[in-house]
Amino acid sequence: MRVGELSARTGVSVRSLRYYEEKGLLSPQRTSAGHRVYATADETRVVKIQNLLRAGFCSSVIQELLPALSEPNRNKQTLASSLAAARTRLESEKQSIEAELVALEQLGISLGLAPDMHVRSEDRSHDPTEIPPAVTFDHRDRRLR
DNA sequence: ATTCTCACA
DNA sequence: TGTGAGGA
Repeated sequence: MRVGELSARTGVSVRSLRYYEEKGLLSPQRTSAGHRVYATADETRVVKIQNLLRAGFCSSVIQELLPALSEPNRNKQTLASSLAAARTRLESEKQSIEAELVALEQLGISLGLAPDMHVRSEDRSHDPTEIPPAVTFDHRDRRLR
């Protein structure tokens, strides 16, 4: 099958499928015209890639984990250590985030504001035309921009 | 109609 | 990762 079909069958964008190849996660064959040809096995492979991506693994680690994921019995040890490492990393990030929350609370208190009771901002019921400041959040480095 | 590569107000 | 250009 070609990229369009694989995309339809996995729900992953064509853009992402080509990106996965660029990162060495997929190695489809090519037609004489240069069009990518995927094996039916790539369908399950893409699902695995997505699961790993959602767990926060980078493409290089995923590349190492994919083969082990095929035979989870034989590589149970490798997978276990990888998951443990991922858990440690996430716990570390969690600590950083909590530190930021503390700093944020302190900042608010120093400014004479009551401790933020979290999630809100839907208080613009007064002026529907009022557009909220376009503050974005970068999930990569977790920084407000 | 699909896919390909390249590049980015 | 999206999007559009220019070509096959």
